[in-house]
Amino acid sequence: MPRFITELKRTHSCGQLTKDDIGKEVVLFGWVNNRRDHGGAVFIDLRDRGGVTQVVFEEDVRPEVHEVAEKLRLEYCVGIRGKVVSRGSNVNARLQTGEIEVHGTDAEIFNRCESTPFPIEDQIDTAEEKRLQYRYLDLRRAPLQKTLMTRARVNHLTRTYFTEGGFLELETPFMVKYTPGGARNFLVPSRLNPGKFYALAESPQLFKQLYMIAGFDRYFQIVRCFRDEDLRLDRQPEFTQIDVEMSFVEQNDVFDAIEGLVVKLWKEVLGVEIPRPFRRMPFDESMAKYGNDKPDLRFGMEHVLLTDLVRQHGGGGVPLLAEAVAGNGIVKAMKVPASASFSRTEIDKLEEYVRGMGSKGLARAKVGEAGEWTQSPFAKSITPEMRLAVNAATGAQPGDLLLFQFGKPSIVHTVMANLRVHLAKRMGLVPEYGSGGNWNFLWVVDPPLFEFDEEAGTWAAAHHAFTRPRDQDLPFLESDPGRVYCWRYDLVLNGFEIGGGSIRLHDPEVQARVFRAMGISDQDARSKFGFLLDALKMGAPPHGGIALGMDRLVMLLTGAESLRDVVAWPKTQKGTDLMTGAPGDADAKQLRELSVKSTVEPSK
RNA sequence: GGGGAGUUAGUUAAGUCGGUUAUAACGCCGGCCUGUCACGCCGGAGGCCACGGGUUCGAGUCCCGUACUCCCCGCCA
Repeated sequence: MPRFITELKRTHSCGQLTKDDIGKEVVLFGWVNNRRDHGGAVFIDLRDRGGVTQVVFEEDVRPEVHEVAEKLRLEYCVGIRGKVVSRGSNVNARLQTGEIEVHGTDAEIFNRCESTPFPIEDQIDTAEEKRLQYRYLDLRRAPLQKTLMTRARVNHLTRTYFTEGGFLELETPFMVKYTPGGARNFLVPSRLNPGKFYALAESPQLFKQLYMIAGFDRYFQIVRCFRDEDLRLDRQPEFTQIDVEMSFVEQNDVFDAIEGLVVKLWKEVLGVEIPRPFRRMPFDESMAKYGNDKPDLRFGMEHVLLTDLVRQHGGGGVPLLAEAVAGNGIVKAMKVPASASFSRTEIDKLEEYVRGMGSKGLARAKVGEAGEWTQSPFAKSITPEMRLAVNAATGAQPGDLLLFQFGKPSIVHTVMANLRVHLAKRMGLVPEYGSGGNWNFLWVVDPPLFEFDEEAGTWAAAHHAFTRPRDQDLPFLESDPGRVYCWRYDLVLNGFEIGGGSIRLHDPEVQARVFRAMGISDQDARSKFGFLLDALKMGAPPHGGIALGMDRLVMLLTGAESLRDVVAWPKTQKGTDLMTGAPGDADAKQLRELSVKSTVEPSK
């Protein structure tokens, strides 16, 4: 028999052959996806990343090859040679290559395979824990292969798009100096500098600005970022950004560049035309109607802010609402249409759900024929005027259900935002996962420059300290920081923040005022960001940029259920790698070299 | 740090009111089979019921704790 690999080179992939190839002699390499042994004939579905091809080995044609074929089992890695033959009318419509099959004339087993811990099939129910432990097997499955191939395509399209647009792909260091504020950094001890640490870059932010100051005009990078924060469905400790920075631009220029990329990706990957320009919504409107800055616009159920109404009605006969408003709290309501028909038990479950987010409860009211309220803690005491005003404000019709949250704004917004999405999924307005074919891109714009840090009692940068304030708000920097808005923007898709950026502060004088408003002394600013402050004084160009969450983009493009499904080697919610066992122990010698001492007793 | 869900053959699940030998499907092993493609037929192996305590005559089942996985809040400029 001829030797595969050295003498017989692969001629095709397993997803490639069509009836045009009938009569050709081919060599395929791959894995046994399925076998059907009929004694005198063995059918093998051979799989590689291109697809699946049926190979037949017949005893009375080549007995010695049939003998090899009989030994084949699932996931054996094999090479085969054979002739492409028409399947006539006996086509398999489920296979891309279903019109043909290969009659095997040679076969070699490269490697056998033990029983796999879970089936290598498209649809499996195996616990994710097991899949992560044997990730290399999970990645053999076609859905994950497709996802990673899409990811590779997004990488390629992005590079082409920006390169053709005159952007330079420039690199930035991962090991950087720790800068306070923002995400928690991973720290790397410096062996050569005992007691000192690098931080792993949470983003290339400062370096891409310095590229602008260095005169590179237009930069992009597909870059890994590191953040030591708790994980979520859409958050991994290391993730990839499509990072962009441009000189001599205003907000609209950045939007143009990014919309162009996004439209291209959706067109090339999904064949979907996304209309431009994308919708824009002020940050304040998003908070009021949706409770966060990443609204899912595929459905309605907007929040109604009742704070002023309650104030006008002097509490409207409801002491709890009066107290909330008096204590700087807010009151929000959401109308759930009668058609949703939630049972008492279901609403009680919703109450459990909101308590888990720090809410004290879930006040509700069922609206009757005459606008009266039942099943409501407010029903008895609320004044008729207030009740009618709430009905009018929310547009409540008989049979509708009103849900309320009141008190501390951050909790009210969070609870109502999550409740809105939760209910929409229960009501089938949006699928549990995936887009459902709706792509509601949105720019959330005009956020406040500062947010009040309730614990510290000071104003803190809502984004980073280098975002440019609106010119017309500059007079209020000192007198009323809360009403200073800025050139910051987030790109949102179906409830996910897929990008964010800003026009940067390039004026050293305004920069100094912003630091002062944040309670950061000149010395502090110098010690933390001295290099950037110096750079801004050296002819820094007006500039701005954005970073897109590449993993999230691919997750939404492919309809994946979590970020873990679009990251080849992801971490669990506790940040561990179930395959390698990372993070692991360091031995005493390593620690000594690094001048690091653990305060944790090693577990045995 | 807080709230919620889960953990039973290799995999996915069932397991009643606490009671004899813990079921099934798929996978695996052996045999038969030349047109299957969810191949079919016959036979077989496979279990520290996550871990540690407790209650009980008796625990997969009840109670407490721990670990791990997932979802959410906090956190993520």
